[in-house]
Amino acid sequence: MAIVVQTLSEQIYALIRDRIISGDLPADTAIRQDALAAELGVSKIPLREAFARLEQDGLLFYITNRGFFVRSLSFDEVEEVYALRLKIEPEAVGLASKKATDADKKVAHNALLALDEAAGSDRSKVGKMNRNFHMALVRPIQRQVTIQVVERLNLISERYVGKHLEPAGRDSRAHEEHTAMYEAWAAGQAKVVEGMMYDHINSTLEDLRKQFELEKNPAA
Amino acid sequence: MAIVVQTLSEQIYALIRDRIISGDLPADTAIRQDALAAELGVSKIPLREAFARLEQDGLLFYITNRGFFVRSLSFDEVEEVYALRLKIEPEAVGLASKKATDADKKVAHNALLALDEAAGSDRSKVGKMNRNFHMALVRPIQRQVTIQVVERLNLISERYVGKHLEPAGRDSRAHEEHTAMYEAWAAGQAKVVEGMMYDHINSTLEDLRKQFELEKNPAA
DNA sequence: ATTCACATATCTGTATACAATATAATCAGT
DNA sequence: ACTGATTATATTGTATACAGATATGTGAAT
Repeated sequence: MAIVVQTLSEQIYALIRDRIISGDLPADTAIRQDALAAELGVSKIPLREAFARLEQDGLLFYITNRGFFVRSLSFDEVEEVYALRLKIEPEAVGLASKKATDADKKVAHNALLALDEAAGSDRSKVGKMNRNFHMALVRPIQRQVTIQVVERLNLISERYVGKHLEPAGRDSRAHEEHTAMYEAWAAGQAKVVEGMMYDHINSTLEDLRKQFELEKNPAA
Repeated sequence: MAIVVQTLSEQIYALIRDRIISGDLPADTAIRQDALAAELGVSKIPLREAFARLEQDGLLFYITNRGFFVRSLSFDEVEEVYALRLKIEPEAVGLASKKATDADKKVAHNALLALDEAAGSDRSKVGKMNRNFHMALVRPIQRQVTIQVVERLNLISERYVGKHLEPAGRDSRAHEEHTAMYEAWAAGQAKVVEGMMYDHINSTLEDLRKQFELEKNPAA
């Protein structure tokens, strides 16, 4: 078990990030610094550092002297973020499949197992486990900027998937797609996994489009 | 003249960012917080917020209990960042050209003039003016995440261009490319400007590749 | 040369104070 | 009752002082 030393600032960052993604914090409302600091039992310094990071991540926005606000969701952002993901992530995963070591493959496999496990038990963790799996496929690319960009896009995506897409038939399809992708990826079949990842992301986008359409024009 | 209220944290962020980009701060050396705070006459609170933002921007990296370090330059990062820009920026500029209002066009035109002006007088500002121009072409797309990603990639690019590419013949070619791009963009010729932007970014990448090659194998 | 102990520098975080700004509440005048 | 001005309150943004933890440097002893 690797011991990772984390500062309070980093822990708070991850915690608030999860709250934003899970929809725990309401959008377009200022996050009260003193209140949150008191709740977490920390001072303002690490809290504001976390806020600054989250603003850079596109999860918060900031108005001078008024504070940090959770960014609201919009269908336009879905289109935007998925367009970016489709441009970047499939190729990144393909390249990563060529560089992945046995250790990398083990990490990805474990992430896949954890995702399946979460899908069967703790649904609240599915989003995070899904992101972990996707990132495990990307990380071996060893391009820091690409990894950071893809992670950011996945984080934003997660807000929409968690809010709008209920499991239903999605789970079994996603499970099959993930498994197939992992197999191709672990085998170093770059072009194959690239195509699969494109379809995978695209099908989630299609689901989101349908869902937004439904919510706009609810069936009688 | 629009009055923009900026916090110290934001000003410091921009200031340190410029120092990193200009190569003023040495890479792989911890930035001494107390020293920098004293020099700027501020406390560490806004300073650390700025650092946190810059880390998220990929300009600094962080080691727990040791502090923030300027990320070192590498040719791999050039390839990575330009690969991402080529995937994203041309299409973004093309889309933006379809949405640009007259006000947007005025902003872009002014940015172009400022860039030419800087090229003739204050060379140290060329990088920033170049980025301003590029961003002016992108902003009308009105996609926040895309804008942020493109800006980040441009910031990183700027470090390399400023360090490795001396003007020489570049200036006049860049000037012509910029002018032609602006014309096509302002005319709403999305596909044309998209192609031009691709070539423009690509030619800078080629210049960087040549330069790196030269620095590795200096001519006798 | 390695190791250990110790001193020092630096980082991380707390608590507190305070000025500037934003928000809410109050009140006066129509 | 409404509007606008005034005051009060809450919140943000920053500074300062301080403490604990970690990292770095130095010198002695082996």
